[in-house]
Amino acid sequence: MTDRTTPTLASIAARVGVSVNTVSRALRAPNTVRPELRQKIRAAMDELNYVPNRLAGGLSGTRSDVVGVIVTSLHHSEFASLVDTLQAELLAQDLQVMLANTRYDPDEEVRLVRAVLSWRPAAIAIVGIDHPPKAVELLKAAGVPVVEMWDVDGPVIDTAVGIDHRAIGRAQGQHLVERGYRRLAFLGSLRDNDSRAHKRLAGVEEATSAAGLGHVVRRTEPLPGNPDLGERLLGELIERQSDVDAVVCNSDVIAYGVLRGLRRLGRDVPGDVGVIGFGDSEASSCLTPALTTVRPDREAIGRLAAAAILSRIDGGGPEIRRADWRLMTRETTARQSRIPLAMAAAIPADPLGKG
Amino acid sequence: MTDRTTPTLASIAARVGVSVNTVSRALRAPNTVRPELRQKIRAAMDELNYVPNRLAGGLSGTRSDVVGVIVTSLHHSEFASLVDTLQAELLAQDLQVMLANTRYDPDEEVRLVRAVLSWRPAAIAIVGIDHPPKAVELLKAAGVPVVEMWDVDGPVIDTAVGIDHRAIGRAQGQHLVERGYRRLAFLGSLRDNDSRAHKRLAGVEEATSAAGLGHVVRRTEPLPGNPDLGERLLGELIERQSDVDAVVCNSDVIAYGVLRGLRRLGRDVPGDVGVIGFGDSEASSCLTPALTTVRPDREAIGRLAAAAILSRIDGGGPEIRRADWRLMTRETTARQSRIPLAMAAAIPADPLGKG
DNA sequence: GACAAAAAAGTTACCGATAACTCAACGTTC
DNA sequence: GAACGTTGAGTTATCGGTAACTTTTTTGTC
Repeated sequence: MTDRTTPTLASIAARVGVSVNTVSRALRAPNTVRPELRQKIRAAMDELNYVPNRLAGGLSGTRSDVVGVIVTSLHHSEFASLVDTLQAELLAQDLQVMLANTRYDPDEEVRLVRAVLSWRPAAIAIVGIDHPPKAVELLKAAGVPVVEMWDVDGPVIDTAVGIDHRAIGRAQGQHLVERGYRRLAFLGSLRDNDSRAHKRLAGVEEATSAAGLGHVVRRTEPLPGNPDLGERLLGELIERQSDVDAVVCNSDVIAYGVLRGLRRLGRDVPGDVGVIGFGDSEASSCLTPALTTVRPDREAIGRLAAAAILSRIDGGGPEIRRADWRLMTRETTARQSRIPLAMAAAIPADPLGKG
Repeated sequence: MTDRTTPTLASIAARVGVSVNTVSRALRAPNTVRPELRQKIRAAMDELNYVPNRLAGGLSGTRSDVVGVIVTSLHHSEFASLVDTLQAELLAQDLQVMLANTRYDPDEEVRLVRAVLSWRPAAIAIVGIDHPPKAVELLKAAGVPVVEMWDVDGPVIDTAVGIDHRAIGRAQGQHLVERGYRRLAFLGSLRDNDSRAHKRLAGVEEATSAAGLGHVVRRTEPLPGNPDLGERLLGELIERQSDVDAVVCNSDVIAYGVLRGLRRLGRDVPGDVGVIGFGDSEASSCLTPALTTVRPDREAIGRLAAAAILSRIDGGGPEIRRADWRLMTRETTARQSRIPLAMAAAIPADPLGKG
């Protein structure tokens, strides 16, 4: 636009009349440069709108100040706020976030792992612990600290920070059983490679079978979750299994659509049907009836992940940390129990997710 | 982890027994290398888990394949889905997204513009058209295509894609006036440097003054928007101005809290008070009563922004494009009009946002 | 004022890729 | 079979910094 040449350290050096290295030092090790000279260098940089070239810096220097963050989704999801927290924490340590979004596509994941590694990041944070084999191989071979987020149960590459999804599923199932619901269904967006959701589902089944109830009916699709999908899946479910009396939704947005659908069908919530979500999105407490759901401590996950990254960069060892979560009991499951509590008591409870 | 040295082109070359350059060519210009040799090179790369070093590549080569994306927020916001769309579109063209989040902090914005420029990106996409002077200076001096998103009305650096926020405000105000609401309030999270929100507010005032109504009462805070803030601001508003009969919320999540608050206060919506939001978040159609709001065509903004970036990288000229938006008339403003429509007709309407 | 120690600035060798240039081998064509 | 174009591969310079090493200047002490 303005000059055809972007200013470099050399331009600054020439302008001030010192060597390139002195200019570099004025940035890297300011106290090795005479204050008045440093002042002149700063002024020249400001005047020329100098922006250091990290490509060169990174290639030459040993350290990197980028952290690659790989998420499975950003749209309508937990991960936006996770990335937000993570970025704020890392930025405070002068680490830059490079974000990539796989959109739940395993091939894309391999491609993005490669792309992110090609920037020689100081560390990588990635959602989930189930990755395509090639992605794991690349991550291991790169010798970069890897922090897996959101899930911790299973084989981990290096370090993991997350919540116990199976325990959450158990809590969801147990809660419904305690409230007297008997015929449970699981509804929502579900991808094969979303092992977190599969674990929650397994937890729900664990709870129902512990209570001696039948199978959990499923109605899922590998599409992005939103209310319309929720309402459609509910319609399809009711059509073939009209005696369902409780719906476990894989996310709150799905639950919103389910509630809308039930209202249209004239079913009373929580009287006829109970509904429980996952995520505690902001609207959930504002619905009528307010949605019972599970709130993972998102901020804690972000903070713990950032702390783990910093610790690993700093030479700390691998670790596994669990964040808390909470069952937010609200109105959509507020039915009086009709079964003796003794039965429900058989189900293992784990309200704090300490697994 | 495994080897202490990350493989480089030289490692591959040594292993296959060719020169470094041949290996480079096998990647950059495959058809200048004998197929069988190419095969061997590929095999070696795969075996050693070679990942090219973009720091080196970018420094040496002339082109860059990163696009910097700077947003003001990710948490509870439009921008998560904008980034999502943008990334999907750019990835299809082999462009990598580097994300930065200013959290509405102008100093942070300058710092992040600098940080992003230091990666020598092929282009920069940034939310808004109001930036700190230093940020504008840096962007202009860098000679990089800059695409400003979300807002288009005002001085633009280079290229902009967005919606007409003032027209949206007018439509919100006009709609409330038409439905017979007379004492309007504006509520929500509002930062000084969120010029989009200020434009919408100005639009609302334009509509009310055209209808001969009094000033729009404001109750705002520079905090992240969420339902709790909405409910609190509503409480404070009612306390000192109990005759307000319509609330324009700066975002849907604020509106959720306002609706919850009105319910607790025993005010009927839309009978006693009308509520309108902005954003059309997913829950909005699932609330009871369902929230009237404005839906910007987010996907279009993402697509247009990506197209603009590609066009600019490709040598196309700067341009300004507007995306559509729609007033989603639902139940929270479903009051019968009590004023002659003639009055309301005086207000300029612009339902398609073509400005 | 001489000398050693400390501080400040300059020199030089890379980091890992790419592009321009050069060179060798191999078919063609007349 | 000599001249020539093609194709495939090697050489070399370079991108913009940084770090290690060296040299010069300043400072402090006796």
